[in-house]
Amino acid sequence: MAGQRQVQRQNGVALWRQIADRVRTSIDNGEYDHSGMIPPELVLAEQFGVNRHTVRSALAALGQEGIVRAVQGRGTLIERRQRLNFPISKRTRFTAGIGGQGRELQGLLLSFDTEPASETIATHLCLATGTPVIKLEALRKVDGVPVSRSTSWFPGDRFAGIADAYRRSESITKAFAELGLADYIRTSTEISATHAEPSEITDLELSPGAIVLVTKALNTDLDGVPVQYAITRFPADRVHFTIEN
Amino acid sequence: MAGQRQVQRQNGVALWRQIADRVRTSIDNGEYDHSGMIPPELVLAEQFGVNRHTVRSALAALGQEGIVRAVQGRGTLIERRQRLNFPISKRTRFTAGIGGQGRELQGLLLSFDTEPASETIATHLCLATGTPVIKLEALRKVDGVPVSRSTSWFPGDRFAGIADAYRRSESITKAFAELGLADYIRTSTEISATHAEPSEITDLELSPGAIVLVTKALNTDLDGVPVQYAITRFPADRVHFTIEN
DNA sequence: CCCAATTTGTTCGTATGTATC
DNA sequence: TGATACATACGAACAAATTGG
Repeated sequence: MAGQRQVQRQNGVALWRQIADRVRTSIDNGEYDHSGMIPPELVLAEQFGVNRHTVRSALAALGQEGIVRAVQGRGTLIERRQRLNFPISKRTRFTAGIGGQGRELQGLLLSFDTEPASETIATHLCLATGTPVIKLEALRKVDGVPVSRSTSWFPGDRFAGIADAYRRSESITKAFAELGLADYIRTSTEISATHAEPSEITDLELSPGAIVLVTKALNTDLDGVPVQYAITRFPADRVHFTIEN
Repeated sequence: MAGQRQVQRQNGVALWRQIADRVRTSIDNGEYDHSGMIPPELVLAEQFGVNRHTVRSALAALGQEGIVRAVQGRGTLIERRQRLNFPISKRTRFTAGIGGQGRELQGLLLSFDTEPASETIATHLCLATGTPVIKLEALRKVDGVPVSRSTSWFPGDRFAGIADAYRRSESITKAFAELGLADYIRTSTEISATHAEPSEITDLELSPGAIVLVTKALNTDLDGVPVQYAITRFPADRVHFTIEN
């Protein structure tokens, strides 16, 4: 049975990292739930067909992420196992969607600026290229853990004070309401996945090589007029999406 | 400006692999479309803040994947760029969704079996644990390139001949129709992302460390009775999803 | 309280891979 | 093309902590 879960060598990804990724996935999938701890280092080494040192490197990385904690003589305990559910629908709201899961939310304004719309942004917001748009960068945390980093664009004339409103309310929905937009609709969402870039690793407090889920979303008012285009990055080991039809 | 896109060292992922991943993403995003080729090695080396040898290793890997082709004296040409769009809605259909993009589709039956429903599967299909279900493994290709690998479960009594019907028609929709189910609805979809496991690397023809998008989906008939639960894995550098509300 | 088994922690050494110059 | 520095991976051995008889 040994070697069944073997990892691959010399592919530019260190063995300890491949093992860390696999163990993290197993923890997320609840495969070790019965005991609350992961198998002994020697057992994992046997399963993956590597030396115990290599497994230890992997577990050290997971320990650094706060996912496991090793206790001498006992074993390696699972510290944190959380994958937030983020529902996507016509009424997609970050605060309401995550907040319902009994967590403490934060929405931090990282930066904002007014700039002329690029061709891409103008197309999405149905504006002429070069029209002033407000670009807003925000970081969201749940229970103190970063769960998303977004870059949003708003029509500049209509939502002039949105950055300030967002800073105070920490919610896009509330900021919109302050500016007279009582309701809006998620018109389309595109989902992809990629490796985290250095800036995301910093902002989202990820370990290098981590995976981010990327959404590109368009929100419109009830008349179908675009009010926000947003690109948001979620750490894939902390978040998943659900779509209910 | 140099160093803006810098990569990170000593994190279990070799620099050449990080660069290969980033360049592959850039190609997929069409960032080099104007010229049809990627920047010279020395320019990339400058951008990423690494030695030219390291860039060469990255491009060699991309060449091995058939994504770029280096021509002495000219530069490195983009050979293949494809990221399929997979729409998710109440009427999600693989064949119709991808087929509309003018591609050649294949649906290969890898294996099938009848087994007693596990607790998880029984819950999703609204059956009693242990009820016979049909488990069906399939691989889908577009223009000969693997784009998904799925494991599906069907209520055993109602869809006894589905494996055979799928083998002939290469389509779940057609197989359902053969068995008297004219229409069905995608009730819920869960989306997450993770690293590809060795078996997926083989089946989907991926390189190790690749990212897979994972969907867990429930299809029901028009009365809301579950007809299929499926876990499907898509290579993240070949596919993305869109949700229209 | 002691003992044995289990499990993590640490320290040698050696070989190979990665990256720069 | 070497030369150099560091990261990765393996192997063997031993130390320290925990558990259960």
